[in-house]
Amino acid sequence: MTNMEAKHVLVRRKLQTEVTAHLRPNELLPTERELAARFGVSRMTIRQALRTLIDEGHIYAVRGQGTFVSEPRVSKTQALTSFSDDMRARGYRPGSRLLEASLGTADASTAKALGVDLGSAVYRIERVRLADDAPMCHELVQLPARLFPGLLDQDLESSLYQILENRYRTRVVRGDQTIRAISLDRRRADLLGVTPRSSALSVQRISTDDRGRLVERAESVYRADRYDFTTTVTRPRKP
Amino acid sequence: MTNMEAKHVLVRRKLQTEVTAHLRPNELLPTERELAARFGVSRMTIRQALRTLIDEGHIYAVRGQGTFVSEPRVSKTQALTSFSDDMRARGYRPGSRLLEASLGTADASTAKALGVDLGSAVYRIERVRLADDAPMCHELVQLPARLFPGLLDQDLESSLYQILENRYRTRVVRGDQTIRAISLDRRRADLLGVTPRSSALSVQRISTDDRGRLVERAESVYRADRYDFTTTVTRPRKP
DNA sequence: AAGTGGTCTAGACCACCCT
DNA sequence: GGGTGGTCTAGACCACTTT
Repeated sequence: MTNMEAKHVLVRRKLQTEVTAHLRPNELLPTERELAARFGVSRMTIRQALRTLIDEGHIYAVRGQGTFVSEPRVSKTQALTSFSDDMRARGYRPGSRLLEASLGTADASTAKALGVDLGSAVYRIERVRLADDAPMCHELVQLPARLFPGLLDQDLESSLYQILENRYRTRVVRGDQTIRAISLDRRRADLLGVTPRSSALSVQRISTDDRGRLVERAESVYRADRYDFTTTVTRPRKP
Repeated sequence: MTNMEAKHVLVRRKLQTEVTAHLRPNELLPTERELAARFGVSRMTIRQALRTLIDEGHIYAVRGQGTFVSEPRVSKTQALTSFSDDMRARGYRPGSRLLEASLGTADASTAKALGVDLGSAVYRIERVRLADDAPMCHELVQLPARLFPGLLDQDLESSLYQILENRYRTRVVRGDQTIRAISLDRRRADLLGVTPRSSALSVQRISTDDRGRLVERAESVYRADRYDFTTTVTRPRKP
């Protein structure tokens, strides 16, 4: 069998459901040694499960005292999601209106962002993204053509990340994002159905796959009245 | 001695400087077993050092192949930093103009955000933050008074996080943030030295310390023309 | 003094990739 | 088949907090 599940993953899931079901914020979890005995695994395996839960903010550990349940979080753990999944999580029905899908060449900033040569072939996909049939976001995505031959023949009204994963075996795992407040120009205001000079949230992203390749450059401009962005920042443990 | 440095921290730092000095993106690192031999530690210790570097995006590992240097990042690893540190990292000289520092009571939304009773005592600190002596951000911070007796007697023109750490032994380790684009009202526009209705980036944060206590609620409104926000989102490895 | 999480060891086997 | 990272074990000592 090709998909054997690791013990620490199993333990993590069991712990998470038990914790959320039976314990309240700031309540004490069993000790690591006790959990190891209960689950019949070594303490290091327990620690690996706890580490993930700590990184995700569900629990916290205090040296010399024990491990505790965190206060409920403002936001879910931040994750790189497609527009469609993001909208569904917010309770909207996602949609898409394709404005352009073409093969072009990389300008200077795109070439630099994607780590390709100036003038090399890049796909250019421009869409207006809808939530409950009303404009939410204007999006321009560019991808190196070399990595995804035949991309324009796919159904671009559906999720791009799904296509990359199923058709090209490319799994996007990280996005480095720059977020700005901007004032909408005439064209984008019209596309989004708001008045010109309205405020909007611009998210510029460069995405990396699980092999470290730069696979996507995207700029998404969201209507300020319909969208906010949540994130969690942490401080290094011992710098 | 009270501050013994862990081996994996030492190894991580050595690795990071070696990697950035001698290796280029997508170049192969030595194997874990080789590194263990070179540094005279066990493989698990090497893995702990590599894990941190992977989480921070400096390197990536591919099963069956090896560990590689990542493409240079758009942004530094996201960290919860004070305004002062943030500005210095961006090449500005930070400053602060105190508008108000008072003891008030928690309104409904503040009480809910900080997990305290409605009407309980909270400090309220309002400042205009400067970068190279020009306004960068308008900030309102509220903290539960119970946790920080005598806070208003401290020097509030300096870093709040420094005060919390040195005076109150409270280490802020996490911030849950909501980021919006807004249009500036008259008062804030005046304070920031821009025209009314300008776009701005609003960052609302709820901060948690290393004991899981909610210690701070802050709203920071940044001038759109001087500030952007960088963040990294990741996708779970095997969902 | 006792108990906790944090670190570390020296092995072992596995799933996966390459040749 | 040989090498890689991923997982796991059964111990051990440490730094720290509480009793």
